[in-house]
Amino acid sequence: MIETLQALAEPNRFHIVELLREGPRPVGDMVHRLGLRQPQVSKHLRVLSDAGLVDVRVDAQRRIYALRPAPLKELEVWIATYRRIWEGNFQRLDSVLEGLKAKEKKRGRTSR
Amino acid sequence: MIETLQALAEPNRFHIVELLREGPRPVGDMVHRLGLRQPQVSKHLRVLSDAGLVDVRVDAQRRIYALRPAPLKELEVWIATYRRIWEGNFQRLDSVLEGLKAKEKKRGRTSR
DNA sequence: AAGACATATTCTTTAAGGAGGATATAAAAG
DNA sequence: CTTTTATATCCTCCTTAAAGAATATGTCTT
Repeated sequence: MIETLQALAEPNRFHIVELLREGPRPVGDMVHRLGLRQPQVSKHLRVLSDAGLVDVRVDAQRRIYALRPAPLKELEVWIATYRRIWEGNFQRLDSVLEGLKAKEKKRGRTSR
Repeated sequence: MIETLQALAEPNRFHIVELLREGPRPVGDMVHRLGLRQPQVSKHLRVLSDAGLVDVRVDAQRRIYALRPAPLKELEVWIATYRRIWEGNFQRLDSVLEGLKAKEKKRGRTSR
């Protein structure tokens, strides 16, 4: 999960993922589209690959990279667990705060 | 979007967000739970705040931090656009590859 | 076999960001 | 007004990671 986020957090890698959304692509193609140099692209692809975000298929001299859905799926599931936060108004804030500091006696006003 | 990912990609910040899922909390509370020191927590909260992931509310000397749904929502929407990738099998790979290199004449076998 | 092409890897340099520690600010309590 | 509590900010150090350049590997073409 963290690894997925770290991989996506780099702008160039994010861009690569966006490119791959259209379909699998060889490295050279991405080099042209991204305006990066080949070694950089290969390196970023390595990170994405280690994070399980992409898959390689060898086609003669070239390597065809494709997106792997699993990590993105996992990320989506994680975010979905937050949905209750913006759907149910869970703002039972006061009870939480009261519980935190048991030593505080009264002091009725919340603000100052 | 990138900023959201960068903010979440740091393990401690990710942890903070997880904590805040249970509800708003003052800094000191997180300091205890995370086992980090107060300046670090404040610094991470700063990053999260700049990314729009959290919101502050002043209560006397303490600051109550709460999650802000917007960025997570946005992230979820982004990921959702990828769903067609793992739902529809978009693997019209061959057409893509053929289109890429127009100079390649024939060479019928795909693999090697 | 020789040369061209596609990609990966290694090494070095450099910049970003996190940790530690000290300190500043502001409000509350006595 | 002095002290304590809560939090933010500043500065330095150190680690991580990205960029650049050169080179290695492997495959195709002729």
